[in-house]
Formats: sequence, C-alpha cells, structure tokens
Amino acid sequence: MPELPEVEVVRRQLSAVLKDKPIIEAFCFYRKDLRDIMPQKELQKLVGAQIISVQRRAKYLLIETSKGGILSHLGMTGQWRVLNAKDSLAFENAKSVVRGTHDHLRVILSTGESLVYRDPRRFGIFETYNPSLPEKQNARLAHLGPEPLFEDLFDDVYLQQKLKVRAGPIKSVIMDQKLVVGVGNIYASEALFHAGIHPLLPAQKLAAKNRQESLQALVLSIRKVLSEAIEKGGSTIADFKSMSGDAGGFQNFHFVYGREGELCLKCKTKIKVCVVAGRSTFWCSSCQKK
DNA sequence: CGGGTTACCTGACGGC
DNA sequence: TGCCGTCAGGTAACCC
Repeated sequence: MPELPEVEVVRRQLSAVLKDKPIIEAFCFYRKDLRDIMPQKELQKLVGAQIISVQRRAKYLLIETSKGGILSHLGMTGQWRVLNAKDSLAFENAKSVVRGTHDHLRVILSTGESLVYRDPRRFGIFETYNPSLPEKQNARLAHLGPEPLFEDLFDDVYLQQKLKVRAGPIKSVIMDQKLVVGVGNIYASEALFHAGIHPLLPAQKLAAKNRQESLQALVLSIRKVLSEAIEKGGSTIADFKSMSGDAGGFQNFHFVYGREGELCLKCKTKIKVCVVAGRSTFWCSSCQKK
C-alpha cells in the first residue's frame, strides 16, 4: 500500500495528533506476529515516555520518545488511526464495533486516546530502535539510500555513478531502496512515464554521457511525482487510508499505473503493462523510449 | 554481488 | 452461491 507519499501523509497526521506530546501509558497487543517477530519486551521500557517527534525515513515512521524510539513500517496494508478516549475504552471489548479483526496493537496515551494499528496482511513492522545511534548502526536503516525530496545528494551525478554498474531494468533499479528511498511500484511507473524513459531500459544505458538530460529528467520526475502525491494525500488503489480515514487523491492523477489498455493522456496510445521483477509495470510505448 | 524468483498473509475480484 | 486462480502499494531470503 504505502510508498513514500502515503507514509508521509500518515506521518504528518500522526505528528499533528501527538503535537501535545502525551505520555505513553501502555502497549496492548492482540497479535504478535506481524512480519517476523515484532513487539519485544523492549517496548515496555517506553511506558511513561513523552513523545518528542514523529519522523519519516524512507517508508519507515520513527516515533521518538524521551525513553527511546518506535519504528513502524506499514508493509502493504498497515494503517494507523486514533481513537478518542470513549472509543478507546470500548475497544477493550473484543466485540466492540470500533475493534476490527485485523487491529493488532494499540498504544494508549495519557489523554485516554489510543493509536490503533491495523494490518490485514501483517507485513508491517513495529519495534523499538535507538534514536541516539547513527543510522548506520541500525539494521533496518543502515543501507537506505538518500531521501529524494530533501537530500541534495540525490541528483543526476549521483544517479549516473550508481546506474553505471546496474544492468537490470531501470524500473526495478529505482525501486531499490539502497539507491534512493521511497519509490515503490506505483511511483516507479509514474516517474518513468514523466521522464519519457522506458521501464525496461537497462539502467547502465542511462549512465552514458549522452543521456545526461534523461537522468536530470528522471531526478525531477521522481521528486515531482512524490511531492505532488503528498499534496494530494497519497494514492488509494484498494485500501490506503490516512489516519483521518480519508482515501488519497493522487490515483486520479496517475498517467500509467493501473491504466492498461486505456489511452495515454498525452498521446492517446494504449497503455501497456508487463511484469518486471515480479511487479506489474505500466508504460506508454510512444512516450517512453529505450 | 547483481538480479530474478519466491515467500510472507489476507481479501477482493473475475471466471466458471 | 461457491470454488479457484490471480493479484495487490513491501521487504527479505534464497537461488544462480
């Protein structure tokens, strides 16, 4: 479900909800098997902690508290929502209407409100991390590439260096979180369309000297697509919802993703689809060239 | 090590 | 109506 824009939308709302910096009263687990092992006894050490900030790194949400950090990844179907104090009490009853089958954990705050995590497919992550350690020492964050929206490192020169050793299709390469973070399956197709680059183009061909313009276009397209998607509240294909329960709006601005057989909005050619590294990939054979 | 495939899990949807 | 195959926004383990 969530790529960088959707995670950022959730981060902003989560941050707004927690802006009065409440204290964490308790963690309640209704299932402990999200992806891998998840919650640890470590979390109990954060009870009584004051929430300091909610950050985002790549597709991870990082909640920093006075006693340590919480790392949350939404996987494909993870959602956070806030329950007011009344609903929070009602949630105790397993049959309560505010409690769903896939609500796996709850963080109770000093205000009596709860943050509830729902995740039908359970690919998400929820665990502690140490905010005082450098990223390189955190197994989850150590190998992440630059943030496309606010790290200057991510530019055409950087891409050229990285791409010249990559023989695989450019589409799967820009989804590699070691190269640049936040681009998932939707925004990879969208960014390549706007840059006029064919998704199957071997990445290293883009590193050639005469492709500098394409590289610059790709950098700009990635930035533009991600930031416009944030402004529109993310993309909702099936079940992405922000914390306020709203669907995103950027799916209405997709030029290729999910539009197989429909006409290209720029040139009226039929949009094509194929599978690249196991993921559906959409493109316009007229607008996007190898 | 790069690159492709598969697994993880549930639900929605289309075809029969 | 129901059963079955396919597919879904991510990551990581596993192959060669």
